Amino acid sequence: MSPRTPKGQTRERIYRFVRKRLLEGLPPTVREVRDAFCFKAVETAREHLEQLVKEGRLAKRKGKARGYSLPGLEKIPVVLPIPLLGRVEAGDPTTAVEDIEGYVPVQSRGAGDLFALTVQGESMTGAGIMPGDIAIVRHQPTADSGDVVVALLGDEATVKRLRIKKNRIELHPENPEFKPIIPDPDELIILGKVIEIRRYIEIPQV
Amino acid sequence: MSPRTPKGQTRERIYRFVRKRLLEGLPPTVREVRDAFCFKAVETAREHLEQLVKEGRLAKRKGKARGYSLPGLEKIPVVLPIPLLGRVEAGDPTTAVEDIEGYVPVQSRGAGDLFALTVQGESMTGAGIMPGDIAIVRHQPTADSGDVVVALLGDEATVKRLRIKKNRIELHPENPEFKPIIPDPDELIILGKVIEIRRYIEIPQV
DNA sequence: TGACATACCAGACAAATGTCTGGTATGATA
DNA sequence: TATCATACCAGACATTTGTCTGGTATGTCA
Repeated sequence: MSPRTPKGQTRERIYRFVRKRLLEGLPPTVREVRDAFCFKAVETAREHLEQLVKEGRLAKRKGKARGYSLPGLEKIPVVLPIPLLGRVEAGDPTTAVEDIEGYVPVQSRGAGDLFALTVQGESMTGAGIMPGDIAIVRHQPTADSGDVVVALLGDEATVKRLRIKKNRIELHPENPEFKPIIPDPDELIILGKVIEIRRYIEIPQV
Repeated sequence: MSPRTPKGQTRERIYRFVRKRLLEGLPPTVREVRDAFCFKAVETAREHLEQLVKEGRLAKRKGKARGYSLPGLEKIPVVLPIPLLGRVEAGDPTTAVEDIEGYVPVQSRGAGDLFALTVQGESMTGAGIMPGDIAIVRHQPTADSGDVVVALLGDEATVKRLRIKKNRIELHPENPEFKPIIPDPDELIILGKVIEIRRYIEIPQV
């Protein structure tokens, strides 16, 4: 028999082990816990796990393989990685697979294709959208007046506020130094609506 | 036998199902896939899964329960839910468990305690931080001059830019209508550094 | 001291799950 | 038309995994 450890100490380490595995997306089996802690008996691991469930620190699906989970985590919506596009070209932006610069985790709202792009220029600083910010965009061909949209003007993607007037469509910057753009309706392509803005102030690693 | 679906169509849906489950943290079993798609035979589900593995769209651990996974998911950093605090009180903000309004998924940077709070007021609009924005904060007792910090002034938490001068510390708003605050050093508590700003434009998160 | 809880172990059983073998029906293609 | 691949099914079998029963040793506490 292995030397006994102080009271709740091993349990704490087991909790952290399980939690780590769960966040990595691979719930451990009882036997994997046994091995990770060099127990000789499966039951030893299971007792610890059941105790953690009793304490409310873990949840479980009885009888199911890899059935332990984090309680309360189910309240958190699904997080999906969406592509951060480097260059947005004409046509369907989601097809420009070549130019994926990375992935941004976004809470899925069940709503359509999402993509992300880095804001360039200072034309929207009045709306709190600064150069370098990451815009989360839902891909859609139209939008309502007042929405902040990503539009394609010629070869360039730009972030502006959409204003639909009686006989024309306007793209409004929010910065007194810039003037509204009144594009030829035939040339205007709306790529999508900006639904979220992010600014990473301290560079994330990777 | 169920009516046959066009060529790769069901497979595509299965891929998305498995992907969703994996991102939720609970890899599905072969039988769960069978049930989700109303197949009569386990083997039907398994054939699709194995095909997806052959195509390189899924990875698997042979013979293991819930053994399918996303290849290349290692590249995506772990996403941790961090608490969105409604009210920040004196002392350790992370201990104010009562006031958790929700959770925000954030890419783990391995670095310390994170929490989130909703920005109030217009004092930082010049830095692109608008009222209603969500600030992701790393809990730390000090910060460098120039950092945007969350500081506790009396009972209220405020977001400002920190300026460390020769003989005093200043909290600078970034809005010409507000004046810098020069707090009594003994009364100033820095709760942490703002490392990310988010603005949910369309749907408020849960 | 005795009663009790904790930490651990051994081995068996049962349920969940992965894998296999052999089949049918349908569409595409040479 | 014959051939082949695909999509599906039925049932059995093997492995993984959860669960149980009963046990030993050590510490705590009345």
